[in-house]
Order: sequence, then structure tokens, then C-alpha cells
Amino acid sequence: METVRRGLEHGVVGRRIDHAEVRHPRAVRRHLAGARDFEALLAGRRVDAALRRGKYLWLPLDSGDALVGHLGMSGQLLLARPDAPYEPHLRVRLAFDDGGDDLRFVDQRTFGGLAVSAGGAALPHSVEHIARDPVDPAFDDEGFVAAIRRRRTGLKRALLDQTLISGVGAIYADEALWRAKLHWARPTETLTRPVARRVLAAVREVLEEAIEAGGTSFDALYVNVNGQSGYFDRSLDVYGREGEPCHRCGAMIRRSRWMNRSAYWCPVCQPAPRKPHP
DNA sequence: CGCGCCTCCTGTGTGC
DNA sequence: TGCACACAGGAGGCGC
Repeated sequence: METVRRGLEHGVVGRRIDHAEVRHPRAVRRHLAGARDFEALLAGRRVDAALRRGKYLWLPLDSGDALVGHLGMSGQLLLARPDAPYEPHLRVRLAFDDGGDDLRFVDQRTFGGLAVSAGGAALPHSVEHIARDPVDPAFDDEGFVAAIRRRRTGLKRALLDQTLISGVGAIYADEALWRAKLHWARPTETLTRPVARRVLAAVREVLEEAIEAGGTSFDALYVNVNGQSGYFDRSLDVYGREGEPCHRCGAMIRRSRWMNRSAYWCPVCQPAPRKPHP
């Protein structure tokens, strides 16, 4: 998302939207007033900035509202020539009054979506419930340490809770836990302060390295605004590596079924807790 | 209120 | 060859 935000900062900030075209209503389902209202609120508005918190990003507009987006699993925000053929899963198209590149929201699985939200440049209302992410200079380290120790849940589940810490999905959670040498089912109430700080340091390190590498890409769905893939997948230590040797100790990486999902971990570096949180 | 779980969606890969 | 099914997963929302 940070990779996409940087692309939008260069690609659309300072430009004026001519019109918006919603091609699939599901893509704006969080805009409760409907697709026509969404389009009306964007027409003629200038984009003033490109901001992000966790996996949400938003474009404050000169109207005081903001265009808020979440890419979900398969969403893409792409810059494309207005005369370029429409992508098969093009959901929303923004055309600009300078005749330059469109901003196109393309989403195969439609888990993502766009909405126009009040709240503008500060924090749109639809993003208020999301915690800061640890790459944010204003992230409160000791506040996080205290909060995660108050939880009564498993460690990976806590890392995926965007109201506690944002920007962490399944991939980065598994990578951070491997670096911190902690098991995904470790009960959060057993974390000492130093161990909780170790978790945070590992998460921050993984996010910073991923941003540096331009994001993580497994296939053509994970791309920047120019449709290019990042390289962090080449740096993964556990995610997607079931049966392959641990880069630290050589043991076979395991995959556990967890929450109808997967958790990847090294059975030697990240031993299971005696009393795992279910 | 905190926590756990279900559901939304569709393209891809695999096994029979 | 073709069908059935598992899998990918962020997060809203609901039930307990």
C-alpha cells in the first residue's frame, strides 16, 4: 500500500478530476449513498494529497472530503492512458481534466472498494478505527506493548487486528514472528515487556524492508500504479515455504491450518507454547 | 466490550 | 479431458 501511495503522490496529487465512472456497484458498496452520489462528489474536485494508514489510503479533496480506498486482496490502483483499453476487472475509472492518465480501480475479487468520506485531510471517518502502523513516526511503542499484553488471544491474531496495530497482514505477520522466534499461537498475556518489544521491532523491520523492496508480489495482482511487481517475495523466510529448509536452522518449515487460513513457522526456531491460545 | 468465527469473491492449481 | 474442490485473504459484522 505504501508503494501504491507513493505512486499516487506522483501521479494524481494536484490534478483535478473531470468525472468518475462506477462500472461495478460492489466496488463502492461502502459508499452508502450509492454510485451516483459517489460520482457526483468527485466530479470537478482537485486531489490535494495521497495519505495512508495501515492498508487504507485516501486522497483528500479540495471539497473537504476524501476519496478513501482499500485494495482488499486483489485490488489495484493503476495509472493508464484514457484511450488504453479497459481492464477486464475495471470497477471505477477517474478521468482528469488535463487529459492525462486515468486513475483506474481494478479488482478481480472485489474485496476492495472506494468511498468518498467526510473528514478530509486529517483522518477520514471511515479510517478512524484503524491504529497507526509501526512505520508511522507517531506510533506509540509503549502504548502498543501495554495493549498487546492486555489481550487474551493468540499472538498472530493480535498482529492481524488492525485496531491494535495496522499494516500487518498474513505474510508480514508470519515473517515477523519468525524473526522474533515466537510461535503464532503464543498467548499474548504471557508476553513480557521485552518480548513484546521484540515482536514490535520485528514487525517494523519487516515492513520497512518490504517498503524498500517495493512491496511483495506473488503474481500479477500485486502491483504498483504502473502495474509493476515488488521484490520482497524473494526475501521471505517462512511464508509459502512449507517443506523447505529454515534459513536459520535448516529445519523444515511447517504450515498449520489456522482460522481457515495458514500459518507458516519453523518448529525449531519457533517452538509451540505449552499452552497455546486456541 | 472482547473475542472468535463466518462470509464476501473469483482465478488458479491439483487430483481423480 | 473435464469436473470438483481447495486455496488465496482483509475486514465488516454478528453471536456469545
